[in-house]
Amino acid sequence: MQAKAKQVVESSGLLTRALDQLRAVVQQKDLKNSQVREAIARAALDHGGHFTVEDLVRVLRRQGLKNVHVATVYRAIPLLVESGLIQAALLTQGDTQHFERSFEREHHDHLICSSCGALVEFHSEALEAMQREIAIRYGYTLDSHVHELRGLCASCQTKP
Amino acid sequence: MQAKAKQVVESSGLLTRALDQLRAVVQQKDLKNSQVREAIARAALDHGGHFTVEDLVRVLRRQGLKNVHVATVYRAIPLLVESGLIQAALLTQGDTQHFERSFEREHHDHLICSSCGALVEFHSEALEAMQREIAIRYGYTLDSHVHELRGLCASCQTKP
DNA sequence: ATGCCTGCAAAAGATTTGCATTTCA
DNA sequence: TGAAATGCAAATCTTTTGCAGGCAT
Repeated sequence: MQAKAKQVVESSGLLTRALDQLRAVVQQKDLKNSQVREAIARAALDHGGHFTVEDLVRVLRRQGLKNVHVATVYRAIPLLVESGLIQAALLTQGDTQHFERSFEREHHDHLICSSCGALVEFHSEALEAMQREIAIRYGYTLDSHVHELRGLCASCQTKP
Repeated sequence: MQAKAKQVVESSGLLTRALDQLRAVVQQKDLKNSQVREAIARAALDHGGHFTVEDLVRVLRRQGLKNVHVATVYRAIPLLVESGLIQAALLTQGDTQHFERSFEREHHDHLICSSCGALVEFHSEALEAMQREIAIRYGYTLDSHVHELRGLCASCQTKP
């Protein structure tokens, strides 16, 4: 039992660092720590892949936080983004905003199958360099970008 | 008067071709032509730059079509997209979907100033090639992409 | 104690849908 | 005439906001 507990703690170093980061931002902005917000952060960081606000609410409910409300999650999200824990993702995925962990994770863009939704995360330094070059050509400095490729994955190409 | 009318007709060859295209798609899908839908198409094609559904409704109202309803425009849009007259644009611009003419217009992506909204439309064949290459690397065929760069334009870099 | 945070309900904004009526082939 | 298109209202869906009470510093 004790060994297991220790193992969990050790394997969640990322989570610890992320929460530290969040607390630092909270302090720096003269806000207050809160159990609920940290639970939201944990749920977001634990979640592999992409998630919506509703997804997080579901997870939190399942964890016993029966009264967590979407409004609270919506209010927490900007701070989690600002703290570098998560970022927006998948902008062509319908109305609902999706997010993904960004903390201790290298930048990537998405390649999505329009038929089955299969998702590839890719990173190309050459491509990023080209983006910067284009920005410079027009006198811009680059903050961020949205880059999403859509097409058919290998297996969907064989089917209709 | 007669000269002016003639000039208008001649300068709107694009519009004529676009409506022909629309009618072809309408026919092919066993739909029916309609005054209102063509007025919507005209308004969309006339509109330089990016527009929303509400924008089109405003234009049409100003043209005397007082009863044109947003629902009608929303229903027309997918067909205009399918017909290649317009396409979605500016995905990071808040909640409201924006569109732009795509008919007889070469593909381009956007570079936007996050401070003042200044917009550059750029096209880079090298960049497009790189996208295709990435898709191939993962066994995908590419249908479309979203590519939007955000940063500060030259004049906003000097101000705070 | 003071002020942020939360839950809840209600509001807001964009888009969609149901239905009766009109328009088109 | 019959199917598609339209106008209008109501419904949906996501996200935001106002408020009263709860929690942290």
